[in-house]
Amino acid sequence: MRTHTCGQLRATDVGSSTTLCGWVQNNRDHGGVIFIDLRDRHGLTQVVFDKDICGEEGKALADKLRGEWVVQVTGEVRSRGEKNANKNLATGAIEVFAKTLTVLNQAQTPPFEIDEHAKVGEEVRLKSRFLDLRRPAMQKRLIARHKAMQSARRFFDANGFVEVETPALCKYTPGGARNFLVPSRLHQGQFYALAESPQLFKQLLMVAGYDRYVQIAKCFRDEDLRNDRQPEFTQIDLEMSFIDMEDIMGIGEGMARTLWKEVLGVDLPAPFRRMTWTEAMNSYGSDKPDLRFGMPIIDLTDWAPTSGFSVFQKAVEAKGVVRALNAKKANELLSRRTLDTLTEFAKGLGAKGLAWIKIGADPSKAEDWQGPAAKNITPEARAELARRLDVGPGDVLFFGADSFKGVCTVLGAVRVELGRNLLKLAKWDDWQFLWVHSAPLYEWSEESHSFVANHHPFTCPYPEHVQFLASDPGKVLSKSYDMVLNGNEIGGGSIRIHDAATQGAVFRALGISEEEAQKKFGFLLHALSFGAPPHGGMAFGLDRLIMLMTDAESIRDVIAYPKTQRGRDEMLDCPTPVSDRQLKDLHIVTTVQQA
RNA sequence: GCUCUCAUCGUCCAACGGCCAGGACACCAGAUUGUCGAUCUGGGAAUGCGGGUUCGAUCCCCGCUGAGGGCGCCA
Repeated sequence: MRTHTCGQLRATDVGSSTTLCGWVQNNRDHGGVIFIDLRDRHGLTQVVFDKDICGEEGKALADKLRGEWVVQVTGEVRSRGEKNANKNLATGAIEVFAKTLTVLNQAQTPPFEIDEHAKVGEEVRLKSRFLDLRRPAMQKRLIARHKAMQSARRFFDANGFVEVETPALCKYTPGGARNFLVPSRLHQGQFYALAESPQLFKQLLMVAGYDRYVQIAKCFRDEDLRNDRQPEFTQIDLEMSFIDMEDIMGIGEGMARTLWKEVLGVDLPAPFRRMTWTEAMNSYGSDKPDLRFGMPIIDLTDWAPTSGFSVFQKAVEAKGVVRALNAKKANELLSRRTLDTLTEFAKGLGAKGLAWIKIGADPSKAEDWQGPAAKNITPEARAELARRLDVGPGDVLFFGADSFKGVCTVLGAVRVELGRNLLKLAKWDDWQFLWVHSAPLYEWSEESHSFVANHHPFTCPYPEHVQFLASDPGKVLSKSYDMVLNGNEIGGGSIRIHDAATQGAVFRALGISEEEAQKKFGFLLHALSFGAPPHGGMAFGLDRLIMLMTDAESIRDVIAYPKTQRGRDEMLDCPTPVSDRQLKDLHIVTTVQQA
């Protein structure tokens, strides 16, 4: 139907005949001559209708064209000349003088403009996603996603990985993310679960001897949604045998470097920076620190009792911590009003308040220390504080006094809010990659008053920490690693346990009995007893990777058909109720009265 | 489960509790031979739903629905 795309013709094609197909982007009627911008995903080409060439009939038909009509145009490629060339268009050196015009399909006026410049709300875009996907910005992101997937597959193939598909329909496993359940028609009252990840299948592939496995896998989690979380998302999932942490981190880095090179044309430095989980939490209040700016968090717990400020003193007496960060030279940028907003922000995260001090021109003068915490601090404590926080003229200090976890949450979030939004210290394409490794194997759960697995119960502890499993589980660190980019966890994994003795000790520390372990994970334990090789792996969040690579505002902008925050598909308008007949076939009764 | 923000023409925004709810783009009609986010003239087009306060509500209050951000959750 066409000889060229709308992004293809150049000055060298002048004089030749061409047939183009596409959507009418724009219609400029000058009376004697009509210009049409014809669009497809490859670009725009200007088509000219002149009655001397297309005839009175052709011109009359061109006059009827409206936005988004689908047309086929045959004509002659002519040079626009120096004066009329459009330098903003790849095809701007030429234009097509139409001889014949065929309307392939008419179109209703779209609910929003298919235009790069138009600002359109997301709800409207999602309702007519097929129109939204016509826009160049969305096409650019989906094509980047395609390139990244191809690039990743080539990388893993070249490194000896085998891509194996694993089931989406699998077994409900307790713990971890909530599963979507799928009722079985053939087995009354029984359910499959949609896979929240291929974790167990890939470990079994290692037992089966597949060495190096990779899969671009759909995963399903019935949890609440976020800016970077969808109920259905894609992982680049991998697992390797006869390796240790270094090997996996090497492959992970290699993949990231390949993607950035092949999709963005960017050379990433090697090797990536590394820090332990403990360092990350202590210095940045987060297990996924954004390193595009500094502002480290400084511990002041030993200073607090001498500070003279009772809020700090009481926090320490309650076995909490006192920490602070210094926003250098931020005084002018942070108005009193902004600081009030930031205080509300901190309260929203569970803080009782947010103590801050604005430093004036001369940090040695008491009157140049202003803010809710300033006047309570003794002169001696102030001098010590100035030394520890490297206080200079125009700085603004922020304090957190609470439990370790509470202070990390609040100061970690305040630091990011300052760096990204208030002080604008972060550029989207300043790629600060980082490995955060060796997280604690267990985390104390206030809810259940017991230790729970931080990652999953097959994560391997450091051999030298195994001795603490029974006596002091909180001290045990794991062979785990997360790849972090600009404050986002883009991938993570661990070395797995492959011997029964360690696995038993880990289960005991979690309070899982032999019997319970058999019931929940029997099939994996069974498989591990048949000669499981030492193995480990990781998984990347493909959607998040693409979101960061394309500077998208949310994960929804890199998914062709995403769900809203409440898990609805605005275009299909689902989920929906089903008929009584369907429910009957599935042996299901709902407790909800349908309208 | 909790919390915050938002909801006005097709779209994006505006409107001290009071005047015909205003503008831009889009759309429709007309004009126009070199535009390209064309231009000019004219036109049609809206306060999410349900209560309340008030002489009077787009505006204030309550509830609902929907969208978005966050906490919890996401081993």
